[in-house]
Amino acid sequence: METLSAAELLAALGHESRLSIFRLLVETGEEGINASAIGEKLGLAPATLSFHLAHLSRVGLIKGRQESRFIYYSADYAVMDDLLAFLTNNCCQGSHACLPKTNLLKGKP
Amino acid sequence: METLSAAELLAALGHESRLSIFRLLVETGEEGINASAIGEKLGLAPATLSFHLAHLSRVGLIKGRQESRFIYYSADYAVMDDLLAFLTNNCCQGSHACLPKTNLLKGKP
DNA sequence: CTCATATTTCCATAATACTTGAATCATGGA
DNA sequence: TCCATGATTCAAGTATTATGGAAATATGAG
Repeated sequence: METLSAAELLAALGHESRLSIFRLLVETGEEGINASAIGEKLGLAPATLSFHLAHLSRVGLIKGRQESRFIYYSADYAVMDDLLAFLTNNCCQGSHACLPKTNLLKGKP
Repeated sequence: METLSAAELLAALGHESRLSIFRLLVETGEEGINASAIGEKLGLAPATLSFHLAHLSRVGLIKGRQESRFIYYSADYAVMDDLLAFLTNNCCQGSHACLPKTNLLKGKP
């Protein structure tokens, strides 16, 4: 991932509502959750919600699956993978431990 | 770290110039690099640079150390630690592997 | 002290992002 | 078909953020 899109991803998650949306989708899992349900849970007006969902979709962090009249949104982890890899590889200095405590194991098992 | 400040951190890094500044400081290491040198490397006007340095300082991602007439800025990894931990713990679903490929080792060695 | 340099602050402007009511589109049920 | 519902788009207002010239502050050199 190049720096350019990394900043875009970070900006996409750098908003209270969008971060909440993404976390909710992560909690919800594969099946997803439809737009108005998200709006109810997070207290967002339909138009506002659509705006943020479009933003998150545009950068690839979430995806929507239409089913009947509903659109079920779910998190797309591939992009988050890339973002975490980018942050780990480019925003931490060599030996410095920027990794979460539960994943500090190094060396061959 | 609570969600609120996580969004603030992500927003702080979610700008091309600030992300470039932070990466430069990570590359530079402990000794740091003074403001005007950053400005030269990244092509930022003094006032603009100060604006972004203040933003990054405010959220705790960088710190400045005055020495003579210069202020040497360096990355403060503690906050990035927290951010990565937050993203790993809250923005990835249970068993799903959102962790960078080089740190997937699990279980006792 | 005076000057030069490093950095920030002030200020005005420009640009971008956010919000939301109303209108529109889409889908399925009666 | 007609209607109700889910969701998006449009348009317009508000708010926030970004930019950079000019002035101010700070520090050290001569």
